Amino acid sequence: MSYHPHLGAAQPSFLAALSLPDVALSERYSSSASDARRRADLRRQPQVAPPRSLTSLQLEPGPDDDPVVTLESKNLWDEFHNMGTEMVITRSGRRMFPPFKVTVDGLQESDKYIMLMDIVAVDECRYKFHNSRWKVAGKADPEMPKRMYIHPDSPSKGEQWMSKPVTFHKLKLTNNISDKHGFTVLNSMHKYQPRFHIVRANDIIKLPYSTFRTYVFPEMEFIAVTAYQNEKITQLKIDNNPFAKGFRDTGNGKREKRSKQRNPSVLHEGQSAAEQESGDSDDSGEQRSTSDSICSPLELVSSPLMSTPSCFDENNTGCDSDCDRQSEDPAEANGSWDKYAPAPSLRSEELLRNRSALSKSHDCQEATNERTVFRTSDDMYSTKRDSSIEHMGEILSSLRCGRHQTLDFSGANRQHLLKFGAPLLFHPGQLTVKPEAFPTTTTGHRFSSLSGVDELVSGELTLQSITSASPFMAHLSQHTLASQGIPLSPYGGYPYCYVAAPAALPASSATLSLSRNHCAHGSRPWLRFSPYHLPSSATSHPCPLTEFSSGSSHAQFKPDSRKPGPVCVDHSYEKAKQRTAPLQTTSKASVYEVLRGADKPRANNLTGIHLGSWDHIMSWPISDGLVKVIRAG
Amino acid sequence: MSYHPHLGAAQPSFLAALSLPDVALSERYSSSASDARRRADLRRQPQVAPPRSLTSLQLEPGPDDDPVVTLESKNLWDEFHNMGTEMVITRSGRRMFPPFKVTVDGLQESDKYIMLMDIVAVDECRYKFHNSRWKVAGKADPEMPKRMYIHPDSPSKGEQWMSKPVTFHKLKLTNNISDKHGFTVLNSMHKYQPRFHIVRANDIIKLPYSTFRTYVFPEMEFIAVTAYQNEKITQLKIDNNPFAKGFRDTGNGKREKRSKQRNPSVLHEGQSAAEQESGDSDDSGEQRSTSDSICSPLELVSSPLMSTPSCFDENNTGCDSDCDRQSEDPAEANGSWDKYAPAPSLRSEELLRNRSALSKSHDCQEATNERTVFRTSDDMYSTKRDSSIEHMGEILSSLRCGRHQTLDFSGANRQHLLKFGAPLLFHPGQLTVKPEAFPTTTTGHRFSSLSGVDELVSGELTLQSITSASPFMAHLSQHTLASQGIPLSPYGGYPYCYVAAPAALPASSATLSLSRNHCAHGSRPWLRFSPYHLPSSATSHPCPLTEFSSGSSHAQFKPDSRKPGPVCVDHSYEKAKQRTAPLQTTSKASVYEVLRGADKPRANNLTGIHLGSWDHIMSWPISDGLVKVIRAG
DNA sequence: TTTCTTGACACCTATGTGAGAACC
DNA sequence: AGGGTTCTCACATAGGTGTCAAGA
Repeated sequence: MSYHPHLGAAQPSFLAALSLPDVALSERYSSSASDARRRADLRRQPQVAPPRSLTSLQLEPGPDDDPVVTLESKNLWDEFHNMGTEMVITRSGRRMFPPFKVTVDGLQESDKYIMLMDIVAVDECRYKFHNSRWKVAGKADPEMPKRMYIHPDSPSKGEQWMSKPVTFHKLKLTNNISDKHGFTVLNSMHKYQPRFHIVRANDIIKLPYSTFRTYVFPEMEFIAVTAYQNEKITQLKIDNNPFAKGFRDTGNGKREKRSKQRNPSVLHEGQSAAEQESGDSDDSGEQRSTSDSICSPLELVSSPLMSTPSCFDENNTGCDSDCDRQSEDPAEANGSWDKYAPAPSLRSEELLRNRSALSKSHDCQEATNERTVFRTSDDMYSTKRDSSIEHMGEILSSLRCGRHQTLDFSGANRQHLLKFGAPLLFHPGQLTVKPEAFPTTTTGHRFSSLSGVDELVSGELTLQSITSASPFMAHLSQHTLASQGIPLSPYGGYPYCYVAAPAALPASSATLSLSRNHCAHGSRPWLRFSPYHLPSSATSHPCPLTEFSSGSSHAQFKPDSRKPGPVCVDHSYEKAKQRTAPLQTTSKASVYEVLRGADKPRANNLTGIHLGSWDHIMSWPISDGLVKVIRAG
Repeated sequence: MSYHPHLGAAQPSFLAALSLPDVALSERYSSSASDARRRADLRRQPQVAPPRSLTSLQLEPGPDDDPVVTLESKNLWDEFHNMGTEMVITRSGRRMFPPFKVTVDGLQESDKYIMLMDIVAVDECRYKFHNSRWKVAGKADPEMPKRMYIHPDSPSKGEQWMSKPVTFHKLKLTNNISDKHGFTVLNSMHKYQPRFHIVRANDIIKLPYSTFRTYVFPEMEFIAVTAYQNEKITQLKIDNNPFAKGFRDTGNGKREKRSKQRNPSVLHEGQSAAEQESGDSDDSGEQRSTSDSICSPLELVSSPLMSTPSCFDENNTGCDSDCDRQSEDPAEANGSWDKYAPAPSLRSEELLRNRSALSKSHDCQEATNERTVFRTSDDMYSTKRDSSIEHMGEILSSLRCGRHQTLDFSGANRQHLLKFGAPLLFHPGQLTVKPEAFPTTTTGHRFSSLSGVDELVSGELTLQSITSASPFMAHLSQHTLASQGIPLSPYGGYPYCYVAAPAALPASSATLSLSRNHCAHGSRPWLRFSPYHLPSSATSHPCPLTEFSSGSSHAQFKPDSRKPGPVCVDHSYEKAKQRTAPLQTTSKASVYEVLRGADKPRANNLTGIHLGSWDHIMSWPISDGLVKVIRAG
């Protein structure tokens, strides 16, 4: 499958593209078969326009590009998806199969790009495989710190990315919380969605300044397992993974247990071979089962939709404690996700609309000015769940309608929402250190490694809208680096920090709370938006923050009033609330967005929030397609 | 073994270091045992001072560095060397064993470096293994185009290079002339010397502008074979190479043929494992059998010594046609190279001094102004050897004494000396294309692939001194790239060219002849010296050449007379002499060096000749330690 | 009990070895 | 006939698979 945004150079607005006919929605719930596919189709609509006429930033080199991303082996992915893809996670790390491989086109040949991927939770549910079906089995476990995996070839020129498939076979999945390889840590029996990001930048250090174009292929959704649950999935893996050839039914007595001869599908051989270099071209693009047809993936500036905490089992909507009361008809059960598509009910429809809200950001314009306030406290390492989180799904769906909510984030759920561990792993040479390019006076200091004793300081998030914050918290890592024994960063350690951040930037204001470990005094953090989807008259302001110190400081950044830029940032810092780790510092920044100009609805289409300092880089995309942005009065 | 140049920051001259006491020379030939080792010791003297007080170039970023290079597994290398190392070359490419692995220290941590290696012919001889000894078996076959292998991690920061051993296991040896992988093509039954180069540069595109620091470990000398000749070498490989474990005498009946139990030496296990990433750290530095003692390798700006065409068998000195008339005493023959060390005779001494001339560049200061003229003609693809080359060794040794010689290069020997194929293979992202940095108007055009039908146009080399030119002609390649199926260059093909160039720049003048294939019209080549060892008052002139076209053009570059720079370049082009390939173009440039200032002797210490254009980069180091530079009258 | 996790294991892919036969 | 080359082969390493029994 491939998606071409079809972004005309002077296309004034893409709200039209964002508008999905309501009939599509209603159609969703009227059918019983292949509902997951339909959901995917829904999400294949382009959501936000890529950057066009940037007036001030000059972050995008060269002329505009027009990326087209095509998933390789789409047929195989579909085959898995149709019966509910499972991915094994092991302590030592396991590859994905089918491998995450895409072809990219439409880039600027001479511009450099960074390719990334991450895997975000689809919902807040824990699943179980019962009676050949996947069913919700309760609320999600505390989420692991998410990592953004940078393709080892990054940055490379567009022509190089386009010359061969972009594969991520180096990314491994694990359930080992204390993994030191930089693998992606997932929770078993939870549902996940891989995402692909394209960033036009010639240096990884510039990632925070840059726009993320995110592509989501719904057929890549999977449930992480420690052992296969669905025997059909097992067979499909065996039939297609060359490394599992030893388990194929060759007639010589082996694997007699596996009875049903599955449709062999297109064998996936010759593509999972040993790729030894940073380049990831293994199968050299032959025998691609891609389809560049109408199956367009969802291009996002963010795919946080995937983590909207709504559970997709047919009878449980809110992941309440009675998650097990689903109908258990064992007849001809095959575990297909199509089979447990939600029945057309009002409540599930609401959740689904929430889930696919990025396709329908405009359908909640009746939102009020009521506010939702998330509160956090310091005891985030409690593993008990606060009951307030039980209503998460409800809250989030209600957000769409502008209901006023106040949440007290405590215990695991707070961690779930707020923790943001971020090993920054670079390949040697990938990071060009240019101190002069950053508003910092301290360079090259060392970070402690990622340890269990971390600090998250409470912060206040004043939001008009929010989803689960965790999937937006992506950390950058490159797995291969650690496995090579290469120092994990030019600084010799894992720089990381915690961020409590709104998933989306409201129209008027939001508060970002961040806690940084081991940030050197004198190191200035910075914060920036990527308002590429603001009206063309919009201005983006890189935010020079005041000196960051263990003491408190305050700075304001106001947009140039002569320009019609909509972004205003107010940063305030407060001293670290220290717990166990010394010298821990917390920075709290309030972020305001001030709308200007005529095209206010689209002005909310911020594409990302970027926050960083010399020490660390963070960037997470947002999409008001996912999150209903409600403008304050 | 390791070598530390011990370069004081203000050391005025290193000619003192170049001076070897004559007693060392005479001592050489008075002993019978371990002569090869002594030769190595001789060559371990530092030859040329690294760049110190550069006044004009600013090619070296940051403060001075002080590289120390240590060969890993020196004990193993010695063990092989003592019985005459053989390296198997196969059509599909074969690794070296022991692997080429060094540790580097003394770099500037924050500066970027490029690490390279190449393998140059040691002499002009073909060898045969007869009666358990290696003997000269005639003149060398036509030499293959040499390639400079860029370490895949290049460029990386000094701290990264120093953090782990630098290995070159991706380099493979082959005898396949039409190899498309970028492997190093060697001639079977010929003797070779690997070299290691450190270049301080943050981009491969800057290689031609940069200084090469070359390190030669004489114990790495080897003879290329298609099948092992010396059974002891075979056993040593089996005993130490983990991949050959299957042939070890495990007592269970296998390998009963191999009788003599060799001394097992230090097993080399755990280091030849599958390294899958660009990083080359496999054995993580444990169990290094290195010795940082007095065994210092030869640090060169060039190691062309290694290819001085003198044959080192005891009875044959000049590789004449009667090469087989050596004494064949089979008594206790073990194939050790020590055993065929030259007897202390005047003639062999002369050759040896020639061979180790870089250690004794000053010992020929009685040189006259007589000139040696090499002539070339167009029929370079003849495989017959011209008799004029028979006197090569004699000529070269006589050069040291200033004898006047005129050679007609024809047939294979001309090719041997002049051919210079150069695939430029870069890892993606390794090459940062900065067109504005180069005096070219044509960028990014395509090159044809390396084919057998190539053209070398005659040129005239007016030299006061010369050695075999071929080892100086190094081409840049990165083997892994091609094996990955990655486009071989950002331009999609093999850029290459042929160069007929003097190995060293004479004091007064020399003529560079080069032939370029597929150079676009309008692409301007450039030519440059690295006169780092000129007096500190010297000036280097990047040479803006005139527009290069298929027609003839002429340009002159004169040094700024106001500056005391010694370099003057006169470039003249002439139209290509086409043979089979169309659009072939020849550029012939005359290079003059004009001495200025007071410190004339050292002014000849040019470190390298760099020639390139937008299309291609070439760089080969020179050393007047190797080549006696005789100033014209 | 039930469900999930863990680790040893056989069996693959992919590649690096020298042996030895075939070939020239 | 003999020296050198080329190819296939068995046997290594390294690591990616699911299986299965045992454990939690």
